[in-house]
Amino acid sequence: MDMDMDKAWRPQEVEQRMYREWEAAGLFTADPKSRRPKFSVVMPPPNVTGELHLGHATNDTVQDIYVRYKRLRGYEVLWLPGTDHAAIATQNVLEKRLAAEGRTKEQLGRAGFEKVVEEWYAQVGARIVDQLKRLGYIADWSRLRFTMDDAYVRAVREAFVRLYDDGLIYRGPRIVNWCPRCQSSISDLEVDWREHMDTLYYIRYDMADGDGALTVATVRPETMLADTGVAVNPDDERYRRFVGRMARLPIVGRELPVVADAYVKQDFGTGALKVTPGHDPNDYEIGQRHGLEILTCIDKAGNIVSDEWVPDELRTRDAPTARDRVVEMLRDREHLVRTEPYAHEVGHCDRCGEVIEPLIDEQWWCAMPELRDPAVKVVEDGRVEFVPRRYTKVYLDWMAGLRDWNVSRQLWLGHRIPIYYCDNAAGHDGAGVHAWASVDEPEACPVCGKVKTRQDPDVLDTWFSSALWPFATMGWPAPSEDLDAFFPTAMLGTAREIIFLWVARMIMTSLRFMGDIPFSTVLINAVIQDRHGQRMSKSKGNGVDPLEMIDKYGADAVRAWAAEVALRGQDVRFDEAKIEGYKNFANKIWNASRLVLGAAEGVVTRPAAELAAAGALTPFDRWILSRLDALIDEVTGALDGWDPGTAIEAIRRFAWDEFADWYLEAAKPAFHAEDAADPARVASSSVAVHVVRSLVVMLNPFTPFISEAVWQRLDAGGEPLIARRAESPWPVSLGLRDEGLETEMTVLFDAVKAVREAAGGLRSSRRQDLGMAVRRVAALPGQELLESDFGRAALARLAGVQPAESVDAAATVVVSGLEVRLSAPVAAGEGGGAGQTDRTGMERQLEQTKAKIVALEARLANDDFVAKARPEVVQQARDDLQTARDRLVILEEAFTSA
RNA sequence: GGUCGGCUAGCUCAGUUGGUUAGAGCGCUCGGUUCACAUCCGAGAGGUCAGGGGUUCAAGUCCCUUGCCGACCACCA
Repeated sequence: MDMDMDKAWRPQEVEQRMYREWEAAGLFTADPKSRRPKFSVVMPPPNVTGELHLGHATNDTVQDIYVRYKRLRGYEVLWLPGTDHAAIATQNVLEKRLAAEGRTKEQLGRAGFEKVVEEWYAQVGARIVDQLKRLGYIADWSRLRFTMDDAYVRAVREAFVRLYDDGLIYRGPRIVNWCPRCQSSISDLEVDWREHMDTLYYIRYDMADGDGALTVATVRPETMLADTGVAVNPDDERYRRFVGRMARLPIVGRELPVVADAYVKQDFGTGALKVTPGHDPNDYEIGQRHGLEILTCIDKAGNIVSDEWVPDELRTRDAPTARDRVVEMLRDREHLVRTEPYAHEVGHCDRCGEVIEPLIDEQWWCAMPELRDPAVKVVEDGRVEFVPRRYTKVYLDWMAGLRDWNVSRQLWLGHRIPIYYCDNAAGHDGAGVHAWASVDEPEACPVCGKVKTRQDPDVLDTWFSSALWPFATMGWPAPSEDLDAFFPTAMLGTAREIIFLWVARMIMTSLRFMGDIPFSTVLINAVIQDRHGQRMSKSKGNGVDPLEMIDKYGADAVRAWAAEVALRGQDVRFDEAKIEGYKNFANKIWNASRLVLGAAEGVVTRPAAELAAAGALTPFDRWILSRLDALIDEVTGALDGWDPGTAIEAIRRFAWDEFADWYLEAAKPAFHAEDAADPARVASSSVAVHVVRSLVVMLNPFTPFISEAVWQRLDAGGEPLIARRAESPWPVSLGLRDEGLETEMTVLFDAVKAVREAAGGLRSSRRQDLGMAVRRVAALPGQELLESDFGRAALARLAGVQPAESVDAAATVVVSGLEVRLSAPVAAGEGGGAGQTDRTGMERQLEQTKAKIVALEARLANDDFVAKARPEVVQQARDDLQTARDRLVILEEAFTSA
């Protein structure tokens, strides 16, 4: 064994070297030909817009934990990594960078911009991969994918063409969310709603026949230029006489029909609504219902354009705004009735923050019902499960209200839409134009044979390509070994804000193209917030770089923290102290291992089960093996139940509180036996090695570096734990669980603590002079061990006092029906003696015991309790009362005699 | 507006089907130079479980309600 172990575990010096060794040994590469059961995960591709933050780290760590766990349990594992081109987001980032240099993408031109993009992808993509490696992830880098890889681009085209040919993708004019800055449409999901304080304007529309007038309320008076109707509620008595007549639009003079539509709320504003189908989604729908004309008065730059009224090209948002001009004109003509302040939500582009202009535009749409229905069913049927469970409802509710998906974007960056037109006519899919979808670059028009063709200028929504991630990364649409072996995947770890943008769409496309679910479990990670409860984000500048934490505490510590918090189901405030705690824990493991390895040096260890069967073990040995069995069950159960937080906490508690603090302390005399063949040394070091071995295997998914470092020293073969493929190294319960023994040991430990406390006022050198005698005063369960010679000796040693047959009590403690007496110190004096500290301790014991008796007596005096509670609960209360009374008797006796 | 989540020790959080005296880590106080570890060891203080009401022999846990905080969804101009 390698005894060259520093006193402290220094992750910074070791982790990167270890990782490079694993990678060089090709340990992460999945084998589709393997006969082992398969476990596969696709890594959510991070956007290539910047570095990763702690949110990614927690999410990906959970995946690595499961990938490692399954691998240790004998599965052939594929964890497929990759990155996403993130069309609109990346284009925004790059445009901002260019702007900072005083340049624009237009100056560079398409080709020049593309070069900038490629450099960016190469540079940032590499940095992201480096971060992932620093975290110790055993992703299969040989299969690294990027959504702009040639093969992936082809898969995206294939998917589009199939949907188009099946009639699910169509082009048409509809009202869209237009971002005037990005110069692109965006989907409903990419609209970020923010509260604005605006003004609500009340405007009088006179009736065309001169008989009366309607007053409408609006926050966007400038859109009145494109009004094509006025709507009122059909049940509204006030306006009944106006319905079917014509109103006259102020300023412009156009006549507008007054229609009755249930959408209109009678109690909002005046109960009359100006209808602008060209610039408001709701008005658009009202217009559709009543056959209203659609007019446009705002162009794609956000400027007012109107046939009737053309102010000098004015952006609607800049001062003096078109809105102000319109209001001014209304006021001049005495059509402005009044104004009032008004708070409401306004849509912004979630990438650049610009206010969204709803307007009518030709776009590509993906019809949802046919894709949605099967995707609803697999979740309802439980074939796809969300963890935490409550997200099932979130998913289903959203799916129920799905509208067609706008999949086209007017960007420079992204997957070009694989639609081609022959040159017979201009325009899109209109009359006389041949349009078709094609995976390959077409040589000629399939209809008329014209050779000259051109491709649609639009690109696809980023999420259209991400939607194919689970299978397009494995080679789809071509058949592949990977698809056969690793699809569908087992689980998806992701963030809750992309359940709709991404998760739902993967389920839909997967069912459509693969005929199967993409994954069976969706793990929704907690959102990582800063100390003040603000979500970490790049724009807020409150993000924490995982590398900074790794540099300070090591990747193991960051990972263990992530495991603890990621799947709690609750958002977490970042608490650096927790990471530091796990760094200390890694050090604890390191040092416990040093002790155990030192003890086992030169010892021919034997299997723990064999020693147990041979009766060669002390109660301490049997106790820790019993606890280990319990731990294995707990950790395995927690991991299988998607609760890594419970698993890592259980390991930590066992390793620190039970194994290190009690077992190793108790085993030290055996460890220190000179003779390597000493039976006690052989037994205890065999048990300790067994425990350490089990621990580091269970720790491997969480803290792989410290785990492998210790494993190397346990296993001279030098093969990394994760490379163990012949048999599963995951520990199994030895069947040595003995809860009776655990109870007895608890009594012993309580006694040790009590004696330590009673002798607490003494310096340790004095404590060694104290004599200690144990006397039985009542028979209670669990005290047998403590009464035995072994128990007395163990108690004396762990408490640091001398065993004796009997002593004159200077201090007495009571534990489970046993009275433990401590003699007066040889020279009681300065600093107080045992008697002094004992009194306060005993007073506290007395108080607590009396309180407990009172409470239990009251409980048992309640007839309802005795009659209605479950019998075992009542019996328990009776037992407890008896115990407390026995204890009180002893305590009072000791107290008066002390 | 709708839906969902949260409110437990100074801080960050656990708390399974209701059942002894509600836990952990960090922080705090006191005490520790023994050969695994001061990144440590031992002991301790600290909570009317957001407020109110109800169900029950018994409520942090179940129900109602109020108040904050947060997330998501949403077509009220």
